[in-house]
Order: sequence, then structure tokens, then C-alpha cells
Amino acid sequence: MRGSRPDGITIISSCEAAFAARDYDLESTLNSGQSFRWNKHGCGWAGVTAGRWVHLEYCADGIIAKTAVPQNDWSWLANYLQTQVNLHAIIATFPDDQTLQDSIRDCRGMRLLKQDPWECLASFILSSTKQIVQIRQIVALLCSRYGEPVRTPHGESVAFNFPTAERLAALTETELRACKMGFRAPNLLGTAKAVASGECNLTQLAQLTVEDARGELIKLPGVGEKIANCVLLYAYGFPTAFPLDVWVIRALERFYFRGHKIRLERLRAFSADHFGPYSGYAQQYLFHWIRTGGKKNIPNESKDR
DNA sequence: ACCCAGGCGCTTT
DNA sequence: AAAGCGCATGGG
Repeated sequence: MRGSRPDGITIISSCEAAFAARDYDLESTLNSGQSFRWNKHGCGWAGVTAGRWVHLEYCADGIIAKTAVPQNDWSWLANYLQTQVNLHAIIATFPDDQTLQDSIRDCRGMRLLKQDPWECLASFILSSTKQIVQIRQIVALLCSRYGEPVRTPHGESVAFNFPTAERLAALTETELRACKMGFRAPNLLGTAKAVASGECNLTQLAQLTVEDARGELIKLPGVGEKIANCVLLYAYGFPTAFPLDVWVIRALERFYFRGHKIRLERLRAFSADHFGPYSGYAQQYLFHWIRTGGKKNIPNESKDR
């Protein structure tokens, strides 16, 4: 093992590095609906990000990463995993309410990733009225058909990059529909064309305020408030972007409004006001809690809503 | 056989 | 302004 550096990355070998990260839960981070490209692999997870096949495994107080191709610089992965982010400091800004504390306890160590804007945008266009397992299937099919193959270690199955906007923009709606995405096909195609043509500049959005960036994203076909907020949170890292999907709405109504049906506009105002400067992070814990551990607190749908 | 899924966009009231 | 409804497809 060679020297450890201030960025917390320790080079182990040409294709292997360790990232210091206390309290990092790979399971809930990689497999809870923010990214759709990771698969369980041995004791860890395998996936493709930043054009590279990677295997990740948590051990002791860090993450061991292995690639198929030698790496000189691992910053692409530190950025994706956000290993340098102080999770404890973020959680310390949360309001001291029982629901949030319970949800944090349920999946301690869950992080928000910093994803590629195009992959994130395209994936969430495909997410509407789909279960997470199905989104994963569609994305996998799309990548295997139209993504570039990436190098994998000997003996591993082939892996693919997420197809570029240019590649998808050149397809027909019929070809996209063949990837099982149904009525989402024209939306993905239209957005791919807007991005490929430069009509929408995803790189530039990072320089805007969260409100302005949201306004730009919503212009794209198939992108409303919810999907825009997913992209703002998961790809651009705007910490107050707060995706209000059916599950989070359910959680907010259940735990903060005694099960009453609440208008979307009021839920937006509440979440912006209540959860603080990292409300998007809080949202992720609530989402996970209501869908998994929180289930036992919701024996059945209340009948008064 | 049903019901619903990390919504959006258009139509009706 | 707010509520209703169709949109493809597949898993439980």
C-alpha cells in the first residue's frame, strides 16, 4: 500500500484504490432509486460510471474500488461517490423531528451521488409511472443496444456506457419504443435532440441558480417539476432540490400532516421551509424510509385520504 | 384478472 | 386554478 493523500484516496495498485469514507452505505446509496446502473457483484457492487467499469466494496472505514483499466487519477470516482462530503455535518442541519431521525437511523450512511447530467436526465425521463426494477431494465436495454462497450476485467460480462444524447437523437421513436419505454419514447427522443443540438446546454445549467436551471429543464419534453428536481439534486448537487414523488408525498402527508391529503403547492412550501439547507438530502432519507423500513409504520393506507 | 408504478401534458370543470 | 385522464409496459 502506498501513501495516503489529503483527498482521502489511497492507491493500492494500478487498478485499485481505497477511498476513506466513514459511514458510507453502498447498498442504500447505489440501490435506492437515484441511480439505476449498479448490480450486486460478490460482496460489493459493479457498474459503469464516467466511462469506466468499476467494482465497489465497503470495508472498515472506506470503499475499495477496482477498475478494468489502470487509473492514474481517481478523482472521477471520488466526485461521483461524493466521498469527501461530510455526511454528519449535513445531518446536523436537519430539524430535530422524530420521522427524520427514524429515517436516518434506518439507512445510516446513505449518500447522494453526483451523477452525469445527461444520464440522470434521460434515466428519469424513463422513470415516470415505472417501478424502480422496470426503470433498471429499460436503462440496461438502452445501454446494451446503443451504449459503447467498456473494458471489463477478464471473465466479467460485457458492460456499456450510457448512450450519448447524440446517439439517441439519431434514433427513431420506433427504435426507442423497442427498448420497452412505451409512451416515454417521444419524450426521450425530443430531449436527446434538444441536448444534442445545443438548444439545451446541460453543462451551462451548473452555473445558474437552482430556479433558473429548473426553468430550463422543464422546457424539455417529458420533464416536469419532479424530474427536473431529480436532475438538479442527483446530477447538479443543488442541495434544496426536493423531488416530490408519490412516495415522498405519502411520507409527508402521513408523518407531517396526520394522514391528510395536502395540495402539492403546500407540500412544496412545507418542505422548503421545514427541512433546511440540505432538504434534498432529507428527501432521500424520507423516500428510503417510506419505501422500506418505514413500511412497518404504515400497515395499510389510511381510509380518510 | 386485476392494480399500480420515483409523471407529464393536455382537456375539462 | 384544480382536478381528470390517457399514455405503454410489466411485476406483484
